[in-house]
Amino acid sequence: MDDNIRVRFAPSPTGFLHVGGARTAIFNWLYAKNKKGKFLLRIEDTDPERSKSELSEQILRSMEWLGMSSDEPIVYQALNIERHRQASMELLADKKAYYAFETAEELDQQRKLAQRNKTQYKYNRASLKIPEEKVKQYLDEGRPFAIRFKVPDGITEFEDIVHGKTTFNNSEIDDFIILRSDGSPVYQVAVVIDDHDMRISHVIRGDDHLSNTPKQILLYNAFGWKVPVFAHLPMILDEEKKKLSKRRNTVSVEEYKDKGYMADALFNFLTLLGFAPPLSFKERVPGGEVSAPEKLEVVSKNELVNIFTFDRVNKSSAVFDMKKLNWINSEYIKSADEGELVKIIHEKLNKTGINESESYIKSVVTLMKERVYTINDFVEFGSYFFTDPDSYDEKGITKYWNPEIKPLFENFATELEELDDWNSEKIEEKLRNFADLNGIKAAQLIHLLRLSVTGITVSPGIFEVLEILTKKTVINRINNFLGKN
RNA sequence: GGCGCGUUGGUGUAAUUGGUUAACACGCCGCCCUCUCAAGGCGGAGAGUACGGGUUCGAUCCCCGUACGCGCUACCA
Repeated sequence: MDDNIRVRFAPSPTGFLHVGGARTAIFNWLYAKNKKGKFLLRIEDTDPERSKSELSEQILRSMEWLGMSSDEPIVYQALNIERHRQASMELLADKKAYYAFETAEELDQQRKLAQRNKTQYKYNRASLKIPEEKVKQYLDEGRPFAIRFKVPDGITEFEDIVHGKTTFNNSEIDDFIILRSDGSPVYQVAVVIDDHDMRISHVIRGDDHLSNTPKQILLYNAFGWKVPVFAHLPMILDEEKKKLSKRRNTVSVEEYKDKGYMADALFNFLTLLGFAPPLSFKERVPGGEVSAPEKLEVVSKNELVNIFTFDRVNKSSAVFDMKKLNWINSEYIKSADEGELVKIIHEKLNKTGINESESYIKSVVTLMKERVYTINDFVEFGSYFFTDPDSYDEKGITKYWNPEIKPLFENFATELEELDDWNSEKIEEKLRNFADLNGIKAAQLIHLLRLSVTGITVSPGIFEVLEILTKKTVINRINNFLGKN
C-alpha cells in the first residue's frame, strides 16, 4: 500500500450522482487502485441552501452500486467549517488576506455598471487601501465584512498530468473572497484546506476546474503547503455536443440502473470516454500474450485497474454515445452470471406485481440474453413470458392469418394438446410433420403460432418459447386466439 | 469582452518521440445463416486528421494565425 498516493472524489450533494461525476470518480478510483493508494470520499455540503442529506445518501448509494467505496471514513465538509474559518483568519493575520467592507449589493452594482460601459470588471482593492485605524474603527462599529485573498503579483503555473504545462497570469485573478460576511468559507478555501488536511496527493477532477486551479495554488502557497498534483479530465457532452443536462438527457446513475444497465457495463463504458485501453495484451498483463484480446474495449474492472494510466487519458471532451453503452451492456449481459440477472429481474417483476419462480425466470434469461440490450428488455420484449397477450400485432394478422387456415390451425392445436413430451424438439417434430401432411410450409404455421402465443411477430426460437411457456398456457393462448379471430 | 482549455469518419478512440493505402470499436448498409428478431460469420460505405499559413525532402504529429466549441471570470460548488 502506497500511502503517498491519496486521491479523492468530492461531490456536492446538490443533485444525484450524474454520469459525469461518476466518470470523475472512476478515474480517481482507477488511479488509486492502480497505484495501490487510497481513494477517499468527501461530501461538499457547505451550501446549506442546496445541500440535502437525502442526496448525499443517494450519491453514496450510486457509488456503492458502481463498486467504489471510500478507503477511509467519509469526510463531510460542513463539519470542517470552523477549521476553514480559522485558517482564513491566519491568512488575515499574515496579511495575505484583508477585510473587505463592500456589500454584495454594492459589488453587484459595480459589476453591472462595468458591463453597461463594456469595460472589464475587476475588484478595485478599495478595501485594501483603507488605513488600519479605519479598519479597526469599522470593526468596532460592527460593520459586516468579508475577507478577500490578496493575490500576489507574478504568474502561476503547474504541470497538469493530462494537459501538461498550464500557465496563468496572476493579474487576471481577482482578489477573491475566502470568507463570506456571514463567516462561512467559500469553496476555494474549503477544498484547499480539506485536500491538505486529507493529505491528498493528486487532485483529479473535471476540466471545469482548470481555471480555478491557479487560485487554489496561490492559496496553498499562502498557507505554505505542498501543492498536490493536478489532473483535469475532459467533459462529457450529449449527442448534440452540448454539456449533459438534466433536462435533455438521462444523467443520473440511478436512472441507468433503473433502466436496466449493469453497474460494470456503465463503469466500463464511462472509462472509455477519454481513456483508450492499450491494443496489445502485453501491455495489459506484464509478460502476457502479445496478441490483442478479442474484445479490446470490453474490459473488466480488475483489468482496468491494471492497465489504467494517465498517459492514455486524452484532453478533449467526449460525446456520450447511448448506442455504444447499449452494446457494452449487451456484452455484459451475455457473459453475466445468470443467477445475478435472475435476481434483478425477479425484483423488477415484483415491483409490477408479477411473481414468477426463479427457475422459470432463469430459463427465460437463458433464452433471451443473446438478444437484449438492457435487463429491462427481458421484461419488455419478453412480456409474453409473464402475461397473456391481450391483443395481436395487426401487421402480423394481415400477413399470417386468414379464415382458410383456421381449421388447419385448430387441428394442429388439438394435436399439440395430445403431445406427451413437452419439449422443443418434440414440438418442432410435431409441427413439421403436420405441415408436411397438410401440404403447407412449416413457416406458415410457425408464424401463426408465434402470433397467437406471444401476440407479436418477434421472439426467440418459437419451439424453445413454447417449451418454457408450458403446454397448458400455450394451448390456452391458442384457444384464446382462435376465439377472438 | 478578458483569460484558460480543446478540435482525427456519425460516435469513442489508435497511429512505435515527422515517413502508415490514417488503424480499431460502436453505429450504418449489404450478404450468409434462418421460423421472426437478435447473436454469429463475411463484406462495404464513411475522415486525408477544423481551416489557413509556415518549418521540413516529408507533417495527424513541430510553430503561428483564424474559426468553432467548452470552462472560469459570484459573498455557487
